Amino acid sequence: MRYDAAVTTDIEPTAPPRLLRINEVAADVGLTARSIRYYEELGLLKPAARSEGAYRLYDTDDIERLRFIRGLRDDAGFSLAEIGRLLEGEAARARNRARFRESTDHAERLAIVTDGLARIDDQIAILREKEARLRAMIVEAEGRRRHLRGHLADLEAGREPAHPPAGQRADPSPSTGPVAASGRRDRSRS
Amino acid sequence: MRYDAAVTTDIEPTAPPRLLRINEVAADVGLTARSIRYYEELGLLKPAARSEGAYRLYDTDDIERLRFIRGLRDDAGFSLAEIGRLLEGEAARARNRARFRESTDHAERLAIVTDGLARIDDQIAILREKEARLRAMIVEAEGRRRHLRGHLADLEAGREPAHPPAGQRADPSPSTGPVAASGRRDRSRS
DNA sequence: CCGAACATTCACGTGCACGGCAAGGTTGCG
DNA sequence: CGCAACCTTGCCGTGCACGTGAATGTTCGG
Repeated sequence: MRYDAAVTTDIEPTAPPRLLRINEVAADVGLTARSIRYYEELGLLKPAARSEGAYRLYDTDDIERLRFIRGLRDDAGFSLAEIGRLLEGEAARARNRARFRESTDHAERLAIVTDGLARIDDQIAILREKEARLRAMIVEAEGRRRHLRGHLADLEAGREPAHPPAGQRADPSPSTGPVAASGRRDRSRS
Repeated sequence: MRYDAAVTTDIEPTAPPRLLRINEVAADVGLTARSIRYYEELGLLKPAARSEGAYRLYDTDDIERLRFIRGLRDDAGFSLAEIGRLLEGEAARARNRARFRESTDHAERLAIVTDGLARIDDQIAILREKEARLRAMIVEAEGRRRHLRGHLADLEAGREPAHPPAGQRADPSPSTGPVAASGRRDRSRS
């Protein structure tokens, strides 16, 4: 039941600016209409247009931005407030594009682009920072894995568990360590 | 007097197992006591001990785990539910450590360690997955930056802006400032 | 032109992740 | 022993990020 399929039979060199309604975008980017409206309420984006009857209409650029927002939320784990701050640059960039097109002053154009560049650099820096933190956690986890792997090797070689797993102390062994648990003290398992 | 020191050893080369109370750990790892209790309520951790008067007492291992939790929350952006799932492995690992110590069956020990290894591998995989997503976002942003940088070079060389910035036409649609409803109340923390 | 499907704006409800307070018990130092 | 400082378990409140109607308006194929 796609009624909107038949558009112009014309072959236009420029793609027609297909505007989508909220639920279409929602399905497209994997959000709910409610969320999208909420994001708008927070000032994270504004639909490219409104229909005559005030329906929100989104263009591909909006969809792009929504995907970005979703990524920041799901992949990067930012709060919407943080995303808002990150997107300030985005919004400014959009405005700058308009100003850019309207401007003919070379110096101003240059300034606008330079500014945009700086904003993007900021975004990238923030993302990189987050990535570094994540990376650190991964490295730590890998360390634990390595430790355990060594332990496993010891076991396979029939050696003693010289090191207790992880950082736990719980080692009331004498100082001049004779091996504690070599004997067979039955406790619960056999 | 604490009853925990049943040590009976004359000189201890290993540091005594200092157990900390909730606010000490809180300050230490950068959480609130409330949060820590909440995490316990969710089953994310259990204090190593309780004092005679039911005070929660944490050992270095607990602190380690709390740091991990905080990292997963802040750095990786996981929900506490997700963290809970990730830490299922952790909890099981802790139980396994006890079982391990009590076990003398070589095969069982080996199985326990192998299991723990698999669990950690899962954790690492999940973290790596998240990192990859983040990385993808960064790459995308870098692409945009590169694009803009090329643009800038064009401008500096006095060339024409052959390519319009980024993906799509942003319909100017100036004038009209219907203002809509942009609630800008930004309550942020952290 | 009509009706089903979709949209709009309130407005209240919900789950998560705590914050904060009350009423009382515990620790530990002097 | 006294007492301040710290802790305990409730329990209600709060901000965020939406979910879920309700009442109403808009699109569009038939």
